[in-house]
Amino acid sequence: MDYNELAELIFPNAKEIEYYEEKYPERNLPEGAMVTRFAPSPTGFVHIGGLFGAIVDRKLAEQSKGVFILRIEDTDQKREIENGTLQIVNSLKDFGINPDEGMIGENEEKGNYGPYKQSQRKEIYQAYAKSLIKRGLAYPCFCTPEELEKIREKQEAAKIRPGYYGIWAKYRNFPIDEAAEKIKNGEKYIIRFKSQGREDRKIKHKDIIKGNIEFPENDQDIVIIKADGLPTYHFAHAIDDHLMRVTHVIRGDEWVSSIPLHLELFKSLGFKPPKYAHTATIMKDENGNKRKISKRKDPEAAVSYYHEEGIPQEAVVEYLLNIANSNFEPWRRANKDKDISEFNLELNKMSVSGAVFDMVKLLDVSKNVISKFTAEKIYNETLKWAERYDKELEKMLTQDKEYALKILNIERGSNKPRKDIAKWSEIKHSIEYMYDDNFANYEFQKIADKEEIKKILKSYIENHFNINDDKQTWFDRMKDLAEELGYAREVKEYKQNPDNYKGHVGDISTVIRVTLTGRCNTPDLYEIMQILGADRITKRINKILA
RNA sequence: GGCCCGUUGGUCAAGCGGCUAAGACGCCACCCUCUCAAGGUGGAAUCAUGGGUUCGAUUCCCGUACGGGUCACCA
Repeated sequence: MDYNELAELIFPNAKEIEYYEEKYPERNLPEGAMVTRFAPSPTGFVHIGGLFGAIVDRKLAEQSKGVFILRIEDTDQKREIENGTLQIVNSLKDFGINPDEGMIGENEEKGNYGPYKQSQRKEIYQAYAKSLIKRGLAYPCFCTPEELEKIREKQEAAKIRPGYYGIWAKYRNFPIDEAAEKIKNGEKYIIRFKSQGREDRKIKHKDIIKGNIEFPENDQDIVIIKADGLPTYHFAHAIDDHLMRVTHVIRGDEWVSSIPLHLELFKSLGFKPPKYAHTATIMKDENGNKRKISKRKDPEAAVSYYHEEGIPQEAVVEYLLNIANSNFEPWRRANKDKDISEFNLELNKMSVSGAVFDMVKLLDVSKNVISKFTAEKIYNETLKWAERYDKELEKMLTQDKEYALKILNIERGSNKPRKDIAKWSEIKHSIEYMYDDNFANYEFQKIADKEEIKKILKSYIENHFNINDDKQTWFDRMKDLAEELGYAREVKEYKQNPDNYKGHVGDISTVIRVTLTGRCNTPDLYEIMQILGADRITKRINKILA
């Protein structure tokens, strides 16, 4: 028996690889076009690091007029969750990321290089595995997990490099006839790659982000087809990225150590390897120590967290873009109204080492992002959020949309917009006093004397208030009131001669502010009063007077 | 432990042999101001460490320390 017959015995139905090479031809794209892909496993929510990578993939493809593919790596059926693909598709969509090719639903896909779910590409992997067997570059291995475990123990005891390689690779040079015999007898086996590498030789590789790296060649006979007939990541990566004609593989740097393996795989399969860009991991600061941000411990690791908190997706994207290329921030400052798509992302400007995720900074970015939104947009987004997470807020917003819009529009739309909202979950607190049902809490500050407060309010409502006053008049009359009661018209005057006055106009306005809003600090009081209207104002003042 | 990679203020970072070592977030102070947010001005705060190379090292080389990644029929 020879390699050919062995291959036929193992994969009798596999097609010739030429079939696939023809079926998935080179892409006809403009010079410099990048074909990128985001290839997550459907094992749960999308991780912030995954989103980070997807943003980079999406942008690079877009910028270069290339193709961005969403491929699902579901070769580990044990870890899979229900509707995992849909969840990924939707999460990405939430952040404005849509693939040009690949999965667009749990089972729907688009593009000519599919299927885009690895579990449906089984026959493709087997065809290539078969071709490798024929060429003596792959072989069946009959080791049981227990046996493998024993080998490893021996290696560890002897303090030598663990793994399935060289003399430890029990079935590497197993006679073909005996192997065939075992297979015919129904013995369980997997397919391993027959590495031609040598540990004492070095290979050099240039990573777009990490630069030049040198490591020993791979000499491990890794598993390429598992007992269930599905490929391992490494094998699938080589086949898929070749057949999908991916030009740039952008992935987390936990993969750098498999570069020697991957390069050897591409070589043995006769494929041209893609360019690699290994991105630094997003870290978390824990008591001064950096560690990889984790799904387990850190809620902010899941992109659903931002959704729940009501942090707009634009803010998250901008923050991540800033981590990717730190020149994004100056660009944004110089191009306040431009769309993100106009920013040119560069792989070689990405950081080599991992950045600590900075929530405070994200929130600052978010404040700026939201400050540029229209009241209408804020209304819609907040309502969408409230419908799901805050029924009370939803009620406030929907009982009178026009009223809500006016409130949300306070100090907005000018070239110096208000920047005090970082997430939708903060909206309730910032608008609730505008609603009678939610209006409460009085805490007068500097002027706390009840009689004095009444005096101020009484004179204000009787002599100095007219809802039709324009802003200047409104404020002048506030000053008149201050003067009338022995307070300075101007704060400066008061500061110069504090002994001549009981206080200043700011103290007066604070009494009115607290009376009308229950808060010491609010946005522009004139605008608030205009929106509240004369009725509410009178009612709220009378409530204190009573 | 082996193999890779990294280390500039609290955080994100610019820097690519010669600079008073940018900028942003945060912090502090002051200004503006009816309060707050914003804005303005200023401030504190950084090249892990020891050796080289060099007229000169944050920048180049080596060691040390620390941090990270990886060593699966998981991706």
